[in-house]
Amino acid sequence: MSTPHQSRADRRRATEARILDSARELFAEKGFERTTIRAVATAASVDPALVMQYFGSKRELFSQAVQTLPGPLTATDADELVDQLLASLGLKLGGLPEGALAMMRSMLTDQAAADHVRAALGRQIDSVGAALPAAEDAELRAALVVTALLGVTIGHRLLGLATLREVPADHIAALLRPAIKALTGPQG
Amino acid sequence: MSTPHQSRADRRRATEARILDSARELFAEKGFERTTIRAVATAASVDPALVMQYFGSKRELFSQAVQTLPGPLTATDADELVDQLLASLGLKLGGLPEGALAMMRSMLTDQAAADHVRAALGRQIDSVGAALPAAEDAELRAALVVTALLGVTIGHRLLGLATLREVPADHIAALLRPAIKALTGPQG
DNA sequence: CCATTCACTCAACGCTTGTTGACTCACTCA
DNA sequence: TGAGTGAGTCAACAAGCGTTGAGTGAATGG
Repeated sequence: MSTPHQSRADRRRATEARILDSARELFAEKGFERTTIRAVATAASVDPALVMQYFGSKRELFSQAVQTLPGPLTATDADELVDQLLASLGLKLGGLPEGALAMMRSMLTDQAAADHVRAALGRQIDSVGAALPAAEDAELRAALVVTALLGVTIGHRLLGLATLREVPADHIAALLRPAIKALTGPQG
Repeated sequence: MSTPHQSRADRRRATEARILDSARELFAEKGFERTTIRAVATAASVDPALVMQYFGSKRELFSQAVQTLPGPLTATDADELVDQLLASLGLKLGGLPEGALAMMRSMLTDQAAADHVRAALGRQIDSVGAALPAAEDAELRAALVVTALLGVTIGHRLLGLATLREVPADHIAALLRPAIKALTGPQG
């Protein structure tokens, strides 16, 4: 009753997308290990074997369903930097995509996810450090800024702390801004 | 050749402690789900069935091996507060006990661990919020401080970011202090 | 219209897991 | 010394997992 005439290729693409959506949602909610292919298949109204046929393995399904964390930044001055940072960790403007949450959810218990997140954070630390005034501790300060924001995002989106969930993201960003500036160095 | 004469009760206590140590270590390294009773038993040079006999279930073993995160704080002024916070999340003076790391490792993928961490963080947020000057956003500011430090600890101890691992904890604490003060409010 | 392709299902495999009950044997103690 | 307790082992179960190969039936294309 919904789609009156669909070609075979269209149906194929649609089911594949349905599987990916279900996978992303379950991976974000339960993490890699606790998400079963059978559960993904059920959520997508499909046989488990089809998931294997399309994606080859659970690992490959994870890779395709999940997105990496935001990459390096392009800001050059401190104010712009803070904005980009807050946005990239989902503390402004709508939050992180579900695929990034799925990756983060698994980062403490899955080797591959940990490597991925470590690399992404490393790139972000490097670009923040490069944008900082040439202090001695530029890279360390950058790492503290990035991990501190990571912690706020975890508390907010993955742990669902009540205190943070009730507050609009812009308000959180506004409170964080002076703290980040204090972290990036006395000079500004 | 090591312990020449040990009573039955002594041996029993020793094996139980050996099992708990192995469990704590493995839970901290791999998390609840990926740690198997068989692996704990092997690491403790013991049969898996003995672990069950002593602790009843994997969940109960986890509860007994793991320690909760540090509880509420007792500081009344801002300077003391910052010190206690940094210490309680392992950023000063030797770091968190392994049992707390085990709990944190599982907090994103295990319901019970998540509940435990949420509760501990909530208590900590409350006590920080109470110690803050009576600003409107006291509780929110407290939550941001606590989760930011949580993030630094995760990056440092659970993800093992190189930039943070190479630096002494006191140095990290020194850099974080002004940022925390900026977060807790303009008035200090 | 018929042979072919291909999305999709079914049933089963091999493995690992938590968990259990029966067993062995060294130590305790009367 | 000899009965009994209790620490520790062994072998197995049932359930759940990722994964596989054979099968089905409708859309396709000549």
